[in-house]
Amino acid sequence: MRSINKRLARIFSDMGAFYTYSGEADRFRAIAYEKAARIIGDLEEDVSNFTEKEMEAIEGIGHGIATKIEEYIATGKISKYEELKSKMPLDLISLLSVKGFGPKTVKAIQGALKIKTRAQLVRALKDGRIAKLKGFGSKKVENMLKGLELHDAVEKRIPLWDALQMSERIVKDLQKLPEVEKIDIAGSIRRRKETIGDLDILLTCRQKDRQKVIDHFIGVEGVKRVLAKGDTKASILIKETDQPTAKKRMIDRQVDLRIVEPEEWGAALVYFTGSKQHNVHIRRIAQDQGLKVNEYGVFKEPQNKCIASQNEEEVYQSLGLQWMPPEIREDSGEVELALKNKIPELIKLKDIKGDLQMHSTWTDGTHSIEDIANYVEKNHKYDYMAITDHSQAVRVAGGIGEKDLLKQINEIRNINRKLGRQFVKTGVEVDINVDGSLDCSDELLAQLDWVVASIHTNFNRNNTDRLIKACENPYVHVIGHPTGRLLGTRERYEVSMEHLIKAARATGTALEINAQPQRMDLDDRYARMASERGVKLVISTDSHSYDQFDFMQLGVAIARRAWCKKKDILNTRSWADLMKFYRKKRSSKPAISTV
DNA sequence: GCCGTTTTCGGCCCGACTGTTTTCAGTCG
Repeated sequence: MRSINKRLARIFSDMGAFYTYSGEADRFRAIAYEKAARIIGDLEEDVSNFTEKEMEAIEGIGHGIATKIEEYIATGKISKYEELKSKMPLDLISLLSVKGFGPKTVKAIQGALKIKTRAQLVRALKDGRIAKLKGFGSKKVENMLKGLELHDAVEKRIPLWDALQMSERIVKDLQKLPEVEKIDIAGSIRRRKETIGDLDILLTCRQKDRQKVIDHFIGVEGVKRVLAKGDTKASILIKETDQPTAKKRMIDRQVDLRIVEPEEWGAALVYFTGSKQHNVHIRRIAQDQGLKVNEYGVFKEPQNKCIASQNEEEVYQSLGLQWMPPEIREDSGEVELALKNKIPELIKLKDIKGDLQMHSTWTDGTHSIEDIANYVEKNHKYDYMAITDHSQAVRVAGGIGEKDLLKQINEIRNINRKLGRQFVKTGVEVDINVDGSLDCSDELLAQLDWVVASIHTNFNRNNTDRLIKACENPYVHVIGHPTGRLLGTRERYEVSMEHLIKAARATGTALEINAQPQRMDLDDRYARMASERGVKLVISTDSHSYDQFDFMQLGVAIARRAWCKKKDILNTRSWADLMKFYRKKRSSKPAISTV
């Protein structure tokens, strides 16, 4: 289990906050702890499998932190952390994540008024004591109170799909202005992170038109508050009502707009796409070469001559780097490969040849199989699609029994006859029972073109054995949404990804990247882990209605963030090649593995 | 705290906006 990594990441992140709070002298110590927290949190393997030496070999982990990890593994505690914690006003430190509350501010208040808790602080803000302090004033106090008020609403991250819809709406609105030249969505949306905090929009216009564009921006539909407004930059808080994934939950979002000159576009796009760690890394590389990178370009010291800025390729090239797709700009190895010109060619949406999980009116889908087939044929250039309605155990979704499935096979044959090609594949999303057996007989599964096996019940147990047993069934092509998580709603169930990946590889079973916005399951990290270990993946939309077929772009985005190439994804292959892959599985009768 | 093809000490990315200042500190991304 990776939970020890999570616990350690949490501790180091807290230690980072402690040191941030404690002041300028510890600033870089704080950064080091925050960096370590991120590294350990992202680590695929359990830290307890590492020796101290191996840990120190990881960039960003040195002797000090490795020793603390060892101490935690041995004793379940880190004495330095306990010591710091006992001395810190914890309640106040939690305020550092609130807008307007930095370490200096909190410390100044705490020092001057001997305040220990958040509640005392709020009182002091309201009764005017803080406004009287040196360096404070009524505006600052007002902003701090606003920060507190908005903190809960804005803190939650929203699913990528919702963020895409929101930002596209704003971009379209801004595009109505003839003054706007280039415009693009940057930030974590451009990197296609699975959840999004703020929305970042970048545009170019002529200098004289900036004010007009900014004025238009702060007046777009749904603006609740203007957080900042300058010559080249503005931030608004927007209230979004139409968030399908969030089920109409109203969530305020901060939207940042930045305006640059047309010739600065490439540098600005790099800068505002990030990630922060990626930017820091490329700036270090620039420094080593006597160069400086900012949002305006790459500059050669000492004359400060701009040597690149127009487009991203040029900016990266001027630093000796190959261009990198936004999805992998997370400082997780991409910069090192770009230096060697070895960035892989990632999978693209147009590589996808078919969709292999969807539901019809036979169970919980909205449309008949024939309608879906016609829709998909018309709107997506696929060579095949598989109908995978639920098996009978999934009662909430109206799962169907074997008799109905046989009838469905006949219906699909008739539809294909009408279409004049074998476009629609027969299939099922068969439920994996608690004991790992399947909710359909092998005899029936053998007659189907495509079998997805998924868990929909009894989440509250370790499901590793259950999923491995499903992999061992010779008729199972792919494990559907392998971790079962629902973003913001349901935690993933317990499963050892390492063991599942091993079993998937040994049995020739694929794992699914389920592209439903609230699933995105496998996520990018596990997808990368699986494909690096030779497991093939399938990207499916799990569509229940027409519009959901567009989710394929989300699945492809995860695969790209997972560094997947076309060859790693099975449904980039022709149907014949896909079947070749599985003939091996059915003929080899894989040995039963043990956990 | 981490790190090192000049360094085991002395660096550690860079600029916009706000509010409180009379020239800049704090916060943010």
